[in-house]
Amino acid sequence: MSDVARLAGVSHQTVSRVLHESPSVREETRERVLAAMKTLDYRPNSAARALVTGRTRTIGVISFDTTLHGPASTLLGIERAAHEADYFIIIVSLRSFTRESVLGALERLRDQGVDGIVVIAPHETAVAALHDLPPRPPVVVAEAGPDTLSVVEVDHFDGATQATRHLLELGHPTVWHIAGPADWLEAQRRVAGWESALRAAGAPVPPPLVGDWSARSGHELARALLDRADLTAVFVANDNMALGLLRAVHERGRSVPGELSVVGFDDVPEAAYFTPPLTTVRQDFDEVGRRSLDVLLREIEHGAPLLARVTVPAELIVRRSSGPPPAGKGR
Amino acid sequence: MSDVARLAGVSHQTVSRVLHESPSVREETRERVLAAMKTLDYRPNSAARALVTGRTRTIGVISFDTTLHGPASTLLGIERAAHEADYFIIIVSLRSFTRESVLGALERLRDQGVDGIVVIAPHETAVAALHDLPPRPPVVVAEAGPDTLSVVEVDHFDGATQATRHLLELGHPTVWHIAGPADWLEAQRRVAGWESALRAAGAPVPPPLVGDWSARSGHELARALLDRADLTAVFVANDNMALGLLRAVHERGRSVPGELSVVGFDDVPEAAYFTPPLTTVRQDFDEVGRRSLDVLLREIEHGAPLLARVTVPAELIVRRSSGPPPAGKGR
DNA sequence: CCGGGCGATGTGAACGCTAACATCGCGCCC
DNA sequence: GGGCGCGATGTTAGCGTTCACATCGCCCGG
Repeated sequence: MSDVARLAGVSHQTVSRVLHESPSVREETRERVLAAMKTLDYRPNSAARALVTGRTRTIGVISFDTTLHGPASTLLGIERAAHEADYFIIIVSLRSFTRESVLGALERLRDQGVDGIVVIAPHETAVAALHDLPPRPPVVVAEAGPDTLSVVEVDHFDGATQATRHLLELGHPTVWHIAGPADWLEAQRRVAGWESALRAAGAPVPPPLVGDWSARSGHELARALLDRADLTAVFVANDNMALGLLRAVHERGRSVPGELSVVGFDDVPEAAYFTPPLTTVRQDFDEVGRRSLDVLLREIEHGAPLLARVTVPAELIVRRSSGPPPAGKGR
Repeated sequence: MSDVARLAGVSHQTVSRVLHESPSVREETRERVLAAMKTLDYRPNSAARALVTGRTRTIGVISFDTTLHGPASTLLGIERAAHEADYFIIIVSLRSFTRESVLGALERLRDQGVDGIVVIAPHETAVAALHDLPPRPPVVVAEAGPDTLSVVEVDHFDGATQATRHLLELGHPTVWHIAGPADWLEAQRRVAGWESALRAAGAPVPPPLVGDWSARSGHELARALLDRADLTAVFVANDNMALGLLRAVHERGRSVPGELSVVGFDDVPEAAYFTPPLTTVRQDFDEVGRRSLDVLLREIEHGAPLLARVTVPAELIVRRSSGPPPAGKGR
């Protein structure tokens, strides 16, 4: 910077002013400085700036498996929004949901000096670890969190309700459910939404089966489920497990939706090409990411927790895996 | 830091020494300093450290769509390895593969002061933009790059050859190919491997169809392809397009592998649950990520480009979508 | 004609750390 | 017993910014 100043015949402060587009620099000097910067290929040193301002223009994102469609899409939404706001994203991925793991990630990010943190870890233990955090830096939670922090989440309850109601309206006497892991908050919400829709319709509530989100687990659970004679409709807590279920149904030589209706959750890009194309509930992960960053940026500016609660709607996408129950099995 | 020094009754330099585990600090003083740090909840300021050392312990990763299985897995591999080496990952995602976009990302990261960069952008234009970069910071390219930089990639050619040979050995007279976009390097390599296997076997080389990696495009291209009477085997350049193809085949009421054999590429976690379970070529993305970081770290330490070429093997995973051709159609 | 005010610029310090060198005892060897 | 070397610690400077304040013309109004 001092080199630039010397070359332009001004003080370092004036160079700084030009950098910040301060209005109180004469046009002529401004151009002289700009020219000097160019010929010297000057680049401001972000570390020096961070040192004095206390801001790094950096946001930390803590996420579990970024290979999963949901977190990956949310992350992308955050990144895009951050880019636009001229922030960088530092990503830390969790290997497990233990309290230590989550707190450790938070600590690391904090030590690195991020201006704010988004946590994508919709898990009981992880969320529990988020109570009583120090006020700085601000933390926003995407996809379910504690009520001590700002939370941006999809309306899982409503999504599950829509899915269940859709099946009920097609005439199914009831709807079975393959749920996500019990300690995942979104899995819990979906169970609750499903159950509520069932009760509202006066339909019996069968015991939910519990999977681990993988196609494999959907496949395995389906095998037990398919033995039941009264089974006509299943709401599966995500598309991957639904795929496993579809596979199992096919192996039994049963038809979807002729003999069994299936509805998933997520609307992964491939869902439309499953056999048959999957009726599912779309989550706008991208929007979750964008809104999360939005809230976080506002908290950074505001200097204090906003305790915002943003809910992103879920949307039922009807495709070909759901239809009326087989003759004689409706209600 | 000076607060800690004062409390411990030493100079700030001694505090720094304790921080760096310098051997020349008496055990007793070391403990005194450690205690002071603890009571003051002292945290070293990374910006200040970066300012004086010129190192940020930060690695930039430039990637295209981090929502895709490949890049996402590679990214995860990089992140894990970085974590282990005590580095942070800053991620920048590209919206397009234009030269400006790639160069802009590089520039941004450089200005931010990252110690090194990994580029995941196996695309002609993107790779072309990577020629003639400034030597600092070091850049490593994952999944195909120019020969002026270190490259870590899966052996696409060999993977495609294995897939094609597998089908040929089952007795198919030839193998059709649904390729990825022509300007993606990995798509090119797979075409080359497929063609080479065909020629080596003396089989005719049908014109490859070109998709865009999506299930949708696989579905569309399949419709044209399925009109051909002589079609018995298709090698599809990725699992998503293969899913679309499978869907199209099903819609025509044809059977896989009875009437048509299909082999994909990637081995996404769901491939085993497609209908039928997909024979495909597994890419170890995680390994690509790890090795990329490995090379990059070595370059950072070494201070100069290593021009390493790391090839990660591809592995054919035989499942149920491939079998012998229908009677009378073999060779 | 002079003081006030304002626009344009400069000066010095501070941010929190590390690197290089300086200092100070103390034991050891000849 | 005096110098040497070494282990333990302190001192000083500097990394590249920004911030707060100082300075300096110059125009304007009374």
